[in-house]
Amino acid sequence: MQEERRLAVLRAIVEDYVATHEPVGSKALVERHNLGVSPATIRNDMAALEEEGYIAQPHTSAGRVPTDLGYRLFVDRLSEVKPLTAPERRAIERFLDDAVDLDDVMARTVRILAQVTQQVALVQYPSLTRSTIKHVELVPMSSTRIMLIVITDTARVEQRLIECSAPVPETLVADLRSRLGVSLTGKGYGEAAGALEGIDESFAPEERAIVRVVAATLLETMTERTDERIVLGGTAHLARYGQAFPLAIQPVLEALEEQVVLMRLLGETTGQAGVTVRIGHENPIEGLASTSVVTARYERGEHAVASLGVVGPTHMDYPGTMASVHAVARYVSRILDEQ
Amino acid sequence: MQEERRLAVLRAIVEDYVATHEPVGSKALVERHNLGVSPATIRNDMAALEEEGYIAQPHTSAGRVPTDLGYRLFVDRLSEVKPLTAPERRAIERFLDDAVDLDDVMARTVRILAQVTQQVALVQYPSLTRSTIKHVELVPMSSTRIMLIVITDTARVEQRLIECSAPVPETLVADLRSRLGVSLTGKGYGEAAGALEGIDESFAPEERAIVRVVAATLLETMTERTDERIVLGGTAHLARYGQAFPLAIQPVLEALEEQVVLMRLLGETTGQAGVTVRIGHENPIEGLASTSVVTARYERGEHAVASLGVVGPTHMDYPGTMASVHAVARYVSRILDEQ
DNA sequence: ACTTGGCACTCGCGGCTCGTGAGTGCCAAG
DNA sequence: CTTGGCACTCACGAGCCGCGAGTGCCAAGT
Repeated sequence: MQEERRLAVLRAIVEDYVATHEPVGSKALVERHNLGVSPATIRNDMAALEEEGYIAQPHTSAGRVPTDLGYRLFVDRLSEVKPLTAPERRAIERFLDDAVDLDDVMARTVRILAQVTQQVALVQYPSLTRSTIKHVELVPMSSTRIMLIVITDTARVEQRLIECSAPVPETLVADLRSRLGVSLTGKGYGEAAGALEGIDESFAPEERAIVRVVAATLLETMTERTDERIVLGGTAHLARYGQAFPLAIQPVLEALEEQVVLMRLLGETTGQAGVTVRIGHENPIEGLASTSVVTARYERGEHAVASLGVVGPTHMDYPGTMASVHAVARYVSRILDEQ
Repeated sequence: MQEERRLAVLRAIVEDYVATHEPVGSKALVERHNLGVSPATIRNDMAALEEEGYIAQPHTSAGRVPTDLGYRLFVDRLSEVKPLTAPERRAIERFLDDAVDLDDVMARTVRILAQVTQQVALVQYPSLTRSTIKHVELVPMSSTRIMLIVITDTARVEQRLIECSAPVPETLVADLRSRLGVSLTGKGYGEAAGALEGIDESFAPEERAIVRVVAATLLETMTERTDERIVLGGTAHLARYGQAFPLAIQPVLEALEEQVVLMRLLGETTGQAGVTVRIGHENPIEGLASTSVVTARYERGEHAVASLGVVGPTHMDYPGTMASVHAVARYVSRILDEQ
């Protein structure tokens, strides 16, 4: 009984604090929520909750504020799903449906996500390593430069300029282009490595160096830096919490400028279908210790291809944010399926 | 004489204010700069400068602060070029030289520019309308979808997904591809429109609809939204001025999220070779009224292709910033020439 | 015609005190 | 286990004040 009420108290504290951004006291609590007991009782519960580490008081004789642990419990056990309103759903749907290509889908996604959640939004491009190759193209830019272009089933287009030490004959480019097309089209990343294995041996010795460079670039394209494409938006929302709050925006902005950091934020989304929430210190990046990250995977067909999410202050509206992130991820999946 | 000294006083005020970010008084001025006159004299000059609108005092009995007009005069007539240090030049050069493709050049440019100037950096992709077409590629994605890819001499790669109402036969795609290749390769934007004129007439009647869609998409690709590609970086520097300063960062961040706004900022760079500075209210975007924008064009060969620049508080180090922006623009031009 | 020292005046800022009130912890009674 | 009562704590804001940087003006000097 008393255990149950304690959780209700915690929930009430989180809700009130998220709404007002001010420490909440026992009296205000009984007034706003009909808990059916007196402030004194609540005080006892609060003392217990504080003992357990779920809430804390900024200073003696102030109300209580949820700790990271408190938010965690709230998210895990206390929050109820807060479905989006119909107009919100429609707005998301319409906005995303107008996208003309993948870049546009990503740009629009980050925009709508930031707008709906009123927070900083992150959207990761579909991972190349989880896509299959649709087309490979080689275009000579000059006698010693070749542009390599890879198109995937997720409509992603990767380009890479290759610098060769010696002039490359047109015929070799054409030859290589068709060879690559045949052996790579329809292959996933894992298979690509195998398909390229030893491809240089079927060329004349003097051509092999070039072939090898192209093959290496191709593989490289599909791994390192390309998976790092993440779009960012809504940073202005950070400033809304203005000064005052323990959320110093400078370190956050700095962290968000590092692709590597963004990768870690989105990359560690757990495999499970739902929405992942990392609260305050739970997330691995220093400088984001007073922020929470809410992420979800999106898919093409049945394969998870990448993640998206938002970054906000720990005192965010978790149910609402989680619902929004989830919804947007689902719509993006749908858009990708259509293409 | 006195006119000359007045300008010296204005210069001193600007320099001191930029350095300390605090209103500067007559006494401090004579101490730091050897003007050879007494504070009282300086006060007279200051009164005159204030009368003319070059400086202002935040409140009675405070030092003076330069106005936008004051900065303007400083930039136009008083500032001396402050060349970059050798290590700075080397750092820029090395960092940019490592770029592997156009995306990388742009990303690295924005990064180094933000780092060197300690401000928000903007870099515009080479304008398509000022580039020439190197290659056109059509790739069937499904029976009714075609991916259109355009590669320019500036190594820019544009993609566009085309949705057709009816299935498109492979042969038509191949045919169209080669036709487009022949008629567009080497053409600039202005010529492209002419070259595509009436291209549909040489196809079978039932194919013309598709051909027309592709041609239209191609032209569209080279105009509207594609010119809008602008990379942004260093927003964390905004937070450095922290609260306190008249620079409220929220409106600035908001403005910087709008591609259209960024376009206007960079787009109105004057045609002249040097560096353009727009100070405070001079720049057309509300919300950026207390910021200055320093931009420069960069080139490929002899043609200006796009602009880059930085956004910072009006009390920035103009000589240093202008030198950095100029230098980076020149290095980018050089990199593009090499490709 | 400028420059300069003197001088009175202004006024933002930081430090100080102090009252208020929200909020707590504890306790004894229900 | 709950509840009303009660004493206690402390952050916060208002009000006050003295300091000092900085100004404008003026009369004397060059």
